Amino acid sequence: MTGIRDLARHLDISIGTVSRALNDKPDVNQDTKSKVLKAAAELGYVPNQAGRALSKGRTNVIGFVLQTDSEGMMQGDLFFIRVFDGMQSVLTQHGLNLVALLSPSTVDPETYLKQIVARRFTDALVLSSIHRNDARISYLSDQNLPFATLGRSLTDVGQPWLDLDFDGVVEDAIRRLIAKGHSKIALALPRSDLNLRHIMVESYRRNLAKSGIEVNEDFIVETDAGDNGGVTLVHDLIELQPRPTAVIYSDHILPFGIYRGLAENGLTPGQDLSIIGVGTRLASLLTPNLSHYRFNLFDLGVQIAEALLPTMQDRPFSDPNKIIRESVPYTFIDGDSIQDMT
Amino acid sequence: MTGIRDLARHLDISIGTVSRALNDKPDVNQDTKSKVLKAAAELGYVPNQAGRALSKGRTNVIGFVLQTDSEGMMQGDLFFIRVFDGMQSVLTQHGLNLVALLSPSTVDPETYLKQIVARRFTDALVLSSIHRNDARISYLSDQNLPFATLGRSLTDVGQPWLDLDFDGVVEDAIRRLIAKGHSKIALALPRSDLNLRHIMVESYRRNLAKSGIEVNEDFIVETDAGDNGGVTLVHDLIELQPRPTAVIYSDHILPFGIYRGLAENGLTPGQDLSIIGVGTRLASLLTPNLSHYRFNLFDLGVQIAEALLPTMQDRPFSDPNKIIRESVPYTFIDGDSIQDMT
DNA sequence: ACAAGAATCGTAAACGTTTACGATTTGCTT
DNA sequence: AAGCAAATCGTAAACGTTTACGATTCTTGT
Repeated sequence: MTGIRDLARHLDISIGTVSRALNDKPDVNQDTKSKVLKAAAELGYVPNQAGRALSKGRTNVIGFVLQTDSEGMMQGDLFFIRVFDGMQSVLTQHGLNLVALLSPSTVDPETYLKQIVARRFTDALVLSSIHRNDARISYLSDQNLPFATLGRSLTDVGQPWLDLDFDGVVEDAIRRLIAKGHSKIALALPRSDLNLRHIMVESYRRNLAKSGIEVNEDFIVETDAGDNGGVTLVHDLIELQPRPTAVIYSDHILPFGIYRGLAENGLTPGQDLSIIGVGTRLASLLTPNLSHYRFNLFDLGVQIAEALLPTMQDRPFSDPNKIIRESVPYTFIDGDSIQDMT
Repeated sequence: MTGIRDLARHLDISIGTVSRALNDKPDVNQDTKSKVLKAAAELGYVPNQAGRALSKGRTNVIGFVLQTDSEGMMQGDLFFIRVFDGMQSVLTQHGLNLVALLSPSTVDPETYLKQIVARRFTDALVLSSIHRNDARISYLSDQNLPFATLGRSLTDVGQPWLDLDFDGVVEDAIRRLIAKGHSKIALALPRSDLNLRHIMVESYRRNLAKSGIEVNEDFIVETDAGDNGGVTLVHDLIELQPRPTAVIYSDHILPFGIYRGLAENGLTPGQDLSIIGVGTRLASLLTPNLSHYRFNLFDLGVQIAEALLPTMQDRPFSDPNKIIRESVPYTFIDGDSIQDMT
């Protein structure tokens, strides 16, 4: 409630000096500087957000734009908190505040984004759930609002972006499966236009070809977004001719459905179908143990924030469009859901 | 980028009239009103957030304060999105914007909250993860910042609050278990000072007593926050003398660990240990089917927002401190994780 | 045609902060 | 002691919007 004028009156100095003292400007006496800081702490003065934003033209607020799919679900619901925390850990050190934004399910995500931008509500944005042709990217570029994306797109404009190395995951998974004698390897991905999906499909094709295995288009299957997507997936897989002996997945919930679907058919994970993909902490609750890749999501948040910062200081992003997909560390957790075929 | 002065110049009328037209004030001609709206749409004018906030003294921003536990986990990580969406669906109709706030793990949640409040960043707050003695409540009350809480506390000050009826869930669960012949019923709750925990414990004691069953203190067990909390829980339970035949839980991840823990000991869910509690969509992926209560979280969001709104218009909350815990609907999903003992 | 009231609009102050500019004081050099 | 630069501070404008107030025009009843 106490404003800067209260503070100035209380100290019997001018408003301008108080402001300069608080912002640690050079042309103010050290004595008064500390006196002001002391009084500010005592009176519990905190600068008013709106006043400061209007004067400086910057809000010190960064928006983390979350996206839900058509069913109101979010792929990254369990990811989100960690990434947010990582981002915030670096942003707070620069006096910036992070907020999560979620477009209402009743409103088109694009118009929601435009509202945010036009109101100048944030100094910068971080976009998630990047689509293959993501119109938001060129839009933000036109509005010259600093932003970064968690994921790349065909419409990239040189903004800093960061991707989890799902490409590498597929490559490594295929290598592991082949080493265990698998050749009939399916790829199960949720139906969507996320660029991640395309990246994984391409990696799948490329790495199978590299190993001299012909791609069976039937082995690339779309899974339902629903919770028993895994169950129906299993039903689909076991009807294929020939029947795949392994499946690579990306949705961290899916394996639970797969396990269930296998059980319903009297099959056991690993033995009758090898399963490998990217998971979260939930994965360690499956029996038999699920083989999966786990990313350091806090680190993802840290890195995207650090990539975003320079673009906010009118310094261009140091290394524009640098491919940094390998930079987020992940570990492979070797479970029993992959079986040796030999 | 276009401001209200651009708009005024373009239409050759005064700034004041433009503002009044946009805000649909009565003392402006219908013709000019529509002319202004048209031009605003064409030029893509959206009022600047900071300017408006400074002038009106209100930001039109509502903050949803999320809390993580000591491990950086959030009990409601899967809940969050739905609740957020529900809140936003009603708030947008009143021109209000919802943002999610998460205190950095490096910063004390209380000081983080004080920053938010003192900066007048939001018009109102919704608090979650309410503790038994939650200091934030009296603090917000002192700052007379409108707020509501998802959960009640001993320190309530008459703010609107809403609780999921975990009390009723425990009551119903005990009734069902007793009807199936159970009498050695355990209660497994995560270690925390959330008020929810106390409510469930009290309900547990009360309803067991009502049924003439003596409370065995050993049956109230604390679970680890970690992911294999369920596994260790099982190890704890099967060593008890006498050994409980059923367990009531609240953490939606826990059953996965319980199932695994039972499997490790050659036991099967339902048959050797009946399991019932509150779950999310994940629950339907367990085999055998998990008996659980599922809440309508979107509705929870809608209701808390509707309760918050009147307090923001200087109208006091219509029915202060009204107990509305029964108002969020939930359904019981009957699975095979409860077995008949008779 | 005239006065009174209603309708409509322009003017300017206000919100809380930052910052360019100029004024005053201080300290140093000779 | 005079002069100059550096240090320190006060003044006032500016950010973009809202709104109280007053001024002007329009309508209406006589």
